[in-house]
Amino acid sequence: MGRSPCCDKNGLKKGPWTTEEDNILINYIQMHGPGNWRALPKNAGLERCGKSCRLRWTNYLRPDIKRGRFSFEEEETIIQLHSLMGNKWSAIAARLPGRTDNEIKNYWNTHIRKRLLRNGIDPVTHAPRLDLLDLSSLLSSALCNIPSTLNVSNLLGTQPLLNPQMLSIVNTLSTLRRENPEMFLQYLQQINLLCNSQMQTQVPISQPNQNPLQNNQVCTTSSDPCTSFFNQTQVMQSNFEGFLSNMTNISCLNSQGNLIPSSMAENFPSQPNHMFTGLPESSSLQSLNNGNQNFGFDSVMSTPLSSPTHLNSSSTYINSSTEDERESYCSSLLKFEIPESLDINDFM
DNA sequence: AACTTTTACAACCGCATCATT
DNA sequence: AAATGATGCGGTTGTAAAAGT
Repeated sequence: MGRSPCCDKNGLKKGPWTTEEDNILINYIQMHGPGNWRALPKNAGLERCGKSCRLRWTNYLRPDIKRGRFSFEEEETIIQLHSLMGNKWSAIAARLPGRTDNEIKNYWNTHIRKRLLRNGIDPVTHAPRLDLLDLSSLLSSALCNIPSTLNVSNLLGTQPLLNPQMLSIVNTLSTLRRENPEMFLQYLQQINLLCNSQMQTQVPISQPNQNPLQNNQVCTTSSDPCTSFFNQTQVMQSNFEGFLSNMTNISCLNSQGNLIPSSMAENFPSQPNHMFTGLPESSSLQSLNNGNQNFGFDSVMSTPLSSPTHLNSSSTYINSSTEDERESYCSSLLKFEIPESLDINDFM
């Protein structure tokens, strides 16, 4: 079925509304109430499209609209609702009295979305972007004082950054270092031997600083450099699998396939993934760097402890807070699902 | 001070859905 | 049931103001 345009566009004014137009619209609606938008411009004497009038009223002129900065509570609500509903701005707006869907949408796109991205959070899924983590740093920090001959970057080589097995190994090594230093040293020796022997016999490794995200190139022929790189990747994959196999000899897998030391297996009951909240009291993410300059969590998550104070729902300082403070607080609101195998405490 | 770039947000557009005839 | 109208919604654009050079 064909649809006629909502209004005759010929001769109708567009663009920003003038104060005079606003007054005409307000006066008219005060007298007749909102609604019947198509007829409204003509009846009110406005050279505007009815749709434009409705938008101007609902998004700007309505007396119950709250203007000014979003409060911490509002921001928190938006983020939480968005994680549940997605871009259902009108539904989100319904939960925020005085705020319009348009305003929330704009605020999301210009503030919250960017902030989440800066903090390593995917604004669509609300999940931490672990692909931004530097696993090399993770492993280095876990090993801490490893022999200088063990090149962690080489070990990681071309592995995808978000490799659950590697995360498991990081956790395993961290746990071992804490629980069984003797065994930890034996591990290191094995790793070292394994790495040295395999690195000597295989093709050169990719540059440690190579951005793994750039590796996802499309290969179109079998003779291009990309293919060569891919072959190296396969070699590294076999190295890595061999490494994993060696590791597994003295480890076992938990119910979810995560690698844990056999001596500690009984301490890992089957349980759902931890819902990790970065609230100040519960996590102290800031201490991740304690005694460890390598670890790079700070680069992807701001520190909840740096927020001005714990949230006080009745506080009034909110509107005068800085963007940084909001950013800090914002990240503390987000819940991260951390793989069971990766114990954040191990990196503190 | 002048110019350029970035940011913030009001407004527009097209489509979907619901209501009415 | 089909056609049409009214309204709502979400993505996108335009532009003024602010920030940077």
